[in-house]
Amino acid sequence: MSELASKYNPHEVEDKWYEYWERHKMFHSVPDEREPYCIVIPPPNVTGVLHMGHMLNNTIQDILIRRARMMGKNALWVPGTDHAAIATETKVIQKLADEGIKKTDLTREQFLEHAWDWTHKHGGIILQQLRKLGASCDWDRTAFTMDELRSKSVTKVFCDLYDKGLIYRGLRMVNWDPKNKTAISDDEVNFVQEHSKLYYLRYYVADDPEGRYAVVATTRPETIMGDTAMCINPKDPKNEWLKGKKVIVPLVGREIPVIEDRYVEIDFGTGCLKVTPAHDKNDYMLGKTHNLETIDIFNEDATLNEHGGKYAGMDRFEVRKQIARDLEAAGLMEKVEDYTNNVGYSERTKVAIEPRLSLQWFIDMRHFAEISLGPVMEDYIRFVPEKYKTTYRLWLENIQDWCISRQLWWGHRIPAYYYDVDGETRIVVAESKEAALEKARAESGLDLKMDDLVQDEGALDTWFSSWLWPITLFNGILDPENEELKYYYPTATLVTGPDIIFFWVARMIMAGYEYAGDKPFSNVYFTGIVRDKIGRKMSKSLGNSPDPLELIEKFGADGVRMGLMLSAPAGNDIMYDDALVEQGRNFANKIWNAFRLLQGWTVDENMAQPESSRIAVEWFGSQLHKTMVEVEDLMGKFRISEALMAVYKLFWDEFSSWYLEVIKPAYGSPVDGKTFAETMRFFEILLQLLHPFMPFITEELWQHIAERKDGDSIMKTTLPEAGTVDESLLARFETLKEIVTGLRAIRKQRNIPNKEEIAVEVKGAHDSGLDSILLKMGNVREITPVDEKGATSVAFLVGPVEYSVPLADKINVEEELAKLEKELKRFEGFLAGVEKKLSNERFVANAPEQVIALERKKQSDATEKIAAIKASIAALKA
RNA sequence: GGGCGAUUAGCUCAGCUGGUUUAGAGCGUCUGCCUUACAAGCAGAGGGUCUGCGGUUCGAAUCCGUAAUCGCCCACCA
Repeated sequence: MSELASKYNPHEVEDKWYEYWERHKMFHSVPDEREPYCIVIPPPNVTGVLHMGHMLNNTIQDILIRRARMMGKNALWVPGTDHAAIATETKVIQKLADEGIKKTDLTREQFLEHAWDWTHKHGGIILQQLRKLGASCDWDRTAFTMDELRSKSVTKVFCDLYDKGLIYRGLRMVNWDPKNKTAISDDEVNFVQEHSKLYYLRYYVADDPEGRYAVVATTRPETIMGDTAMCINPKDPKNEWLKGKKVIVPLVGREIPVIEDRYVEIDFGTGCLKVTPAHDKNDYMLGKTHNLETIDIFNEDATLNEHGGKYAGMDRFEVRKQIARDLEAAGLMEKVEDYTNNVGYSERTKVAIEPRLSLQWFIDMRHFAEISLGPVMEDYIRFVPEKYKTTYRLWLENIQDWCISRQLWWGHRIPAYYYDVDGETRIVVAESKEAALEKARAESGLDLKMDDLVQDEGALDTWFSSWLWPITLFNGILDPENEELKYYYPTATLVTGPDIIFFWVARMIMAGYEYAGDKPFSNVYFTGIVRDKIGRKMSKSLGNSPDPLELIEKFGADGVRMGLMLSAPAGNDIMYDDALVEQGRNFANKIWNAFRLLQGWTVDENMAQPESSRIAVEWFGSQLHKTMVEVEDLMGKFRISEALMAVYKLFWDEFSSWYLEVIKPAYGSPVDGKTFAETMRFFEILLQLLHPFMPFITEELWQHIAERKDGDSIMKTTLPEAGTVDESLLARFETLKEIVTGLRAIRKQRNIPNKEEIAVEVKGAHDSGLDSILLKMGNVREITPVDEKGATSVAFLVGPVEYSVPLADKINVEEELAKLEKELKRFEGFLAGVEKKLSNERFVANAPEQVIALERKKQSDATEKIAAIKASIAALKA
């Protein structure tokens, strides 16, 4: 074999193996007799690019999938993308604007053509990027939330829910996004605290001979044109005089009534509230109970309409400034104060939302809330971390109807059709226009034509297709009885961020029960947010987000995966730091070099196995099995970073630093066949354990350690069952390590070169069974039992046993004494604590026997140690 | 305003139903080493009165109460 570089170079292997896995369809799954393990990807936006959040999320999914695969399960990870209605439409509009094209100049068909072009051009880039990360998705199953199958399913579900009476159309105050001119759901609104102004306006009382006026505090003076009442609290004495009066809207001059409602806070502002039913949720409610007129003063883009009078055509924020000046000039402004309030912004377009009254489609959520709460609370669907159960429950208990219509073109068009009968609009909902026509004819008894039907212009909320994702990926809506659905559904685990627990997770659970009769997944693993190392969210504007592909380029995919996982406990945010990824890269290098060591050895099949190697093999076997059990346990609890750390330490500390050092033959000497075979077996299992975390380097090395055929892969191997663990041997070896470490410390302090052999004297019950290893690891000439250590020896304690190295003249008595005194003090303090406990009658009476026995053991051990230290001190002083 | 979570070594975190030789890990720090697998390394060392205060208990990082600080979610008083 050719000489291997001393540094691992990921570039040479990563693309090669990914291509190999894909070529051999190793990620492909079809139903068979094995137990399935399925994950559906949270579909990223079709035109999106990979960011650190995706990296974390998909690394976790890949780890779970690869591990399941190696546990003998039929693992399937289904990839796909989301059409992301608003996000994509916004991008397309922006792109068209850059080309000088306005959306309003295009027909729906023309616009959609542009949108599809854009989708085809940018779509799937992110899926290519996932390959770089090593994601083992079954690409043959790649889906899109707006492909034919998914679209038909969405339409069918809409019709079904409409028929069940769970979908309705109604006039409601919705959150209006004036940029994209669409309604959005409550969940898509983010409130941001802002420094604004509170304007105090004068509303003169109509027909009042004394010219009195009321003062109203508002943050939105631009909406006065829509005022249709002023409201006071009936119990407010200071505004008592206004009862039954009419007041005049400033500048506008219109008379409006003073109404009374306990909704108004007496202590806020002046206790007078202007009521604008068309432009505020609470005002709308007041308008309804008091039968007020509703005056909508805004256009769809939040400029003022004809009701705006002289301000018509101006933007709402411009009007606010102008109207403030005009009020001031007209002497109608009492005062202006600084004020901090919360303003709702559209999550997608970042413009202030405008409450707007409009006809929208809704889902009645009460039914869905009922069917989806229990399974989570009873852990039939397990949330990790568990705290999100509460979040979930509270949301369901206060659930609002879901506004599912959007005034967009990019999306699933609402399958509702309108036709007129005697000037009255009727609605028919059906899966196709043909079916709608038939229905309409039947319902109306009229001989309607195709052209008499007009389809709703709106599209559906993106989540209306995503909530079906685990079902539609297996065609479970159109063909509910199919084998794939029965086999893969419910899926095993969903990995996603807590930010979409309501948008997506909750709704998938609802749809799952409604349309597949069972939960969509058994576990939900909520990842944290990837932050920079000082805790800030990663964002484009801050420029603190590294480009994932550059990271992979620099550190290798394995290194990046490992770096992310090292610090990612479930549900906790992760503080990303290049240092972590460097650690990952370094680990890959460590594995690489361990392999270089092994492949450099010559093997002598006739050579007898040294005693030290025999013990080391036995010990490491136990250590390996113990870690395998631990990893299994941790993975079951989704404590992935801890599982990785366990394997990391197993490889680096136990295998490399101890095991390999023990069995390593002297330079130029061969290794015996038996030890070599065992070692290669260990190495292979280590690679298998590591593979889910670091797929590339483990494949590369696995291919090297034996003859492999085309099509073989570590991916296809099954992780062996953990064997027995000899705890007593593990404990004895730990003691041995302490002795070796003690000797190394003495070498360091006394400047004794590692090459120089030393003699060791032992006082006490030394376990000589592992001496062969002790001699080798400590470079010890001989181990001699003694009754007392020599006066010029330097000693240390391991448990109650004293080890000493005779140093003749190399000893500094002063230093030695100081060290011993310090040690003595420590143990005396310790003993005092133990004895205090033991002399406490209540402790002895109440504590369990085991605990007392342990304390007694501590007592005797400490006493022995103290005696040994005192003897040493005495010897030194003599 | 309502709720949830956190506070343990310089940093990031374990520490599960109180008792595991007077609190552990990884990284970083310090010291010494280019020892033919690896300086992306090896060896060794130092580092914490477990946020404060009270309580329960024979015994508290662990349970209870309280305060402070930080973070998140929900609500949205003009």
